[in-house]
Amino acid sequence: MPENKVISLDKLKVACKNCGLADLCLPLGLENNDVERLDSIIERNRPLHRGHHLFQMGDEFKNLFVVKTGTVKTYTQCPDGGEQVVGFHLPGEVIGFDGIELNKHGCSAKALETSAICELPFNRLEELTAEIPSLQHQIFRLLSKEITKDTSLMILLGKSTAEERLAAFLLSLSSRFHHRGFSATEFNLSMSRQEIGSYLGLALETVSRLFTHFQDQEILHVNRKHVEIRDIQGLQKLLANQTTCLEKLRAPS
Amino acid sequence: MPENKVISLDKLKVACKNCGLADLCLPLGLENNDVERLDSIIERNRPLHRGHHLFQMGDEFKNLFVVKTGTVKTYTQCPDGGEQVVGFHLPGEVIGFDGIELNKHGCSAKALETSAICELPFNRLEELTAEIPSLQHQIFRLLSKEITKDTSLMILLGKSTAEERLAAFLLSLSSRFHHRGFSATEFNLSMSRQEIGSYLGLALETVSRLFTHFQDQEILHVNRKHVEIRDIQGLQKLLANQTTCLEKLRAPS
DNA sequence: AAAAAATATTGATCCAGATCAGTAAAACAG
DNA sequence: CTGTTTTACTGATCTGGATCAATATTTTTT
Repeated sequence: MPENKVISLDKLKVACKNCGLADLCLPLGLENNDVERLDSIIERNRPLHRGHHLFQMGDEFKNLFVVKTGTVKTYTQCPDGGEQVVGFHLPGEVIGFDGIELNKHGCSAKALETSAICELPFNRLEELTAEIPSLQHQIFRLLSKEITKDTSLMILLGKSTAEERLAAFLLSLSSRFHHRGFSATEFNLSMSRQEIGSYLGLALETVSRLFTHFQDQEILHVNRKHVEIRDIQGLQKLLANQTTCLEKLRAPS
Repeated sequence: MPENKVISLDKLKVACKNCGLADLCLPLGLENNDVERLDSIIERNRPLHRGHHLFQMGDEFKNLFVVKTGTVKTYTQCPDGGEQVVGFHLPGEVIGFDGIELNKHGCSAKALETSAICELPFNRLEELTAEIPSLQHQIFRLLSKEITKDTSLMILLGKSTAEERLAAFLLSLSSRFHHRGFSATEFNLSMSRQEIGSYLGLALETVSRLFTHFQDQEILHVNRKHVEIRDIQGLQKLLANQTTCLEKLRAPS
């Protein structure tokens, strides 16, 4: 049982609003009391600086992590030294689900820029989910979402062209930023061309060329890390043929 | 609450042994009483014949399904008519996790051969998991496993050659058959070259050629659907360079 | 058993994107 | 501010696997 940290509900709202857990608990109407209990097990850490690890592959799995601000990449190390990026995590996104099965983290997580992270002890979360059915359902949903997300990416990697992959990537970033209250059309990439390429299964040169190409077509304006989407429908049209259909089932959340 | 179907424990063992749920509940030591409760919500259906659907994309999500015998493929339909295979499901494997998030199935599931299926009403499962902590943990683990599996496939599709993909596919089938008490070195493919290609992001011609190629190298003996692995270490060596490291974290379960 | 349809094999050609290579522009260190 | 390192861009070339095409084999239908 969590000790009874006393926290006023007003403070709680400040603590969880615009935090990843808002997506997790608030939309499906937890009781105030339940929100407080959830909040009481969450730890908020000092900022994680660029290049520092949240965890490394093989570390014991103890916590889920939620990005509050900044960006975190997850990646695996290959025997030949190269690294393979498996995900980019923006504010509000949860990291670590892949550690539950074997009680070990299956990838490493590193900050791409100074980031603030919430820590969610999984064993205490499990105690809570057993007592709060709607929280249990939310966690199941989050895990399920992770699966559909991975499946979409699998399909993208399996049968799409380089152009389609980068378009899908940019649209994904756009909608995720937008969902968090940032601009959908103008943002900074916190990852390198190399990292984007690794994530999308492309050479970094191809990524670079595509940015130029999109710029020539007046779809984007790109300058290094800074991206402005000029013609979002143009980007969407690039995905029209082959898209995974999964997106179409998504309610406009 | 499930009605109290009376089932003797002996019968239960027959019912769940060698069933997918054995992987789900038995290994982590559910109480006999809990096994009985889990078993009481499971429905066993008439066989599903080749080509028939378990569910279609967009259908309301009500159940998880477990393959008892046979093979089921999951796939999405693309606007252009083509289908994209997202998974092959052997006996003991659970289907449908991707439906939890939006309460709709995100793909279609079709039998590749006559198959027997168990049906697991998800809302009743959620009631049970709230009451049986070790069952809750198992379900979390299963979902997490699905995520790591998808991640491995993502990496395979993103950065591996055709040869590596087919080798990984065959080794995956081999170990899954073996885990279920079948031969690890000799089995029948229930899916077509086309379907293998779709799953691995390759053209069917490439798959066909690779089978021939592996046969020339004395790694396999292939005749249409029938495969005999002659040199399993040779296959494994093909994956040595680039492998996802994820496998290495896996305890020999 | 013959005809039709689906599936698998094999060969020839082509191209998207990898790889190699060199330059330019930032970011960083002293 | 200057030299060094890292990251990004662009051009030239090469290649793995797609695509196109023809045939062979198996399965299904009648």
